[in-house]
Amino acid sequence: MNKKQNISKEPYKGTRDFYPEDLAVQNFIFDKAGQITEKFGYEEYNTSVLEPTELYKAKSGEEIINEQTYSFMDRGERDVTLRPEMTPSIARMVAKRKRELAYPLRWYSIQNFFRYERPQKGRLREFWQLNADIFGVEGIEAEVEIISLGYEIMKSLGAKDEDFEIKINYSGMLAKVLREILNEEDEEKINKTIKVIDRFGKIPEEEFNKRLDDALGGEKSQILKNKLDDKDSIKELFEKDPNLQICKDLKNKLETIGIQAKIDVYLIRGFDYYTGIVFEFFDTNPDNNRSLFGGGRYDKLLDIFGEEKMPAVGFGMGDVTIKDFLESRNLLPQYQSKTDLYLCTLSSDYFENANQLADNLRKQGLNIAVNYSNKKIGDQIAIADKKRIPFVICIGENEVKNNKYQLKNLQTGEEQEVDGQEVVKEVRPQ
RNA sequence: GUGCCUAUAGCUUAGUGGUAAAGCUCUGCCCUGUGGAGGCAGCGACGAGAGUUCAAUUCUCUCUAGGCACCCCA
Repeated sequence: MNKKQNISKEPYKGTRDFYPEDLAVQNFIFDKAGQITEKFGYEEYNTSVLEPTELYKAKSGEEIINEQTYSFMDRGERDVTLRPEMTPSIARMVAKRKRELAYPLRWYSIQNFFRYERPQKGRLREFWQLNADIFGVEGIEAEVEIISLGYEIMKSLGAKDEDFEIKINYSGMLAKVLREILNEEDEEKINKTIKVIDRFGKIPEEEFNKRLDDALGGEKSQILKNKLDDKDSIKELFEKDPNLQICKDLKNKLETIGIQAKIDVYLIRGFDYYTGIVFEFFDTNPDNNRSLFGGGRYDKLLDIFGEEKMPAVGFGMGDVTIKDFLESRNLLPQYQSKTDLYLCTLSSDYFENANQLADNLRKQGLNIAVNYSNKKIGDQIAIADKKRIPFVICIGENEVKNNKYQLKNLQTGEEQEVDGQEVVKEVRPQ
């Protein structure tokens, strides 16, 4: 038709628009999660979405590692990154006021993060995450608390025990065992091997073998394969590791408060700043057997600020995977407007009367929207229904004359006559 | 970054080598102070570019966008 170039209506790649019904879902998730977190005594904090890039470079100790960040130069030639995670930022905040904060310190935040990745199921470029961290507790109590916090959040969202499982591990055990089995000191090879082992069962066997050969070379890869088949002897190796006892201890302590956790010595978290227990919550749905969220202990992260080590345990729970989880379990509530009552007007002559009533009812605590459209009354009711507003009152000659209103419940279709003072208790019964 | 799949109206889909159908939505009308129903009418689309062809929405290629998997996953 015309050559006019239209700007795309799509949101930027990997980000989402939150229409009211979408935001309602988001709020449902994080209102629940935030309430539970506060029940555990966590205080909310925040930081800027912008951080100096060096914060993330320093953490890994390698310059090139963060290919997946939104980084750019600002107008003053500063290297800036949109935060891809919260942990370095909270570590910075804690490090800065280390001596004046009161420990154990329990902080949480619900914020958005950016990662420059190819979007796919469960992963977008912008996501929202609840982060909860406890600082200053060396003992296993911190892990118990953080994991039970995650557990209680899941329950508060309506998940049942059988909907998810909790896996725990102690960071570094597998590497130690591999070094022993393979008589291999090359850290890089060990790390590569661990990543391949992590794919076991998720990729075809042939591909698995190929990658293992790739990581280790044919000979050692064969040794490892034989070992992996010999469950008992490999188990023995893990049993020798004192850190396994810590896992068992944690598992037992969780059990006493009714939380089942599985020790999985093959569980790994992507990054290696974890110094102790790591854990992940998994969806048990066979069609969506993915990690929902996880965390662990990171006692040495304050190093990068030149501070001494500080015991810290935390986790991050993202909206994308949780929303998929709740959707697949049918746990998301039906959208309902926060507006309590819609005032329909028979004609523009009654706008003023409707506004007076609205003003009166708002002062009594109700959320009221008034129609100014001059549409037919039936259409106005249809609009209220479409917005999922639960009640309507039509304002016309009769109402103005008698000061009585027909309050209509759009869910039941029932109507009753009320006066202006009775509306509140009908719309929001105590 | 690599691979595979997809692209038709605001949404969900149908269909064809001769420019396209339906449902929902939307707009208007009928009706109209109990109406959110029904009836009628209407708006509105083949992602972009190139090639093959008399003719391309349809076949081919490129691009773009989206989905999924890999990589990675702090």
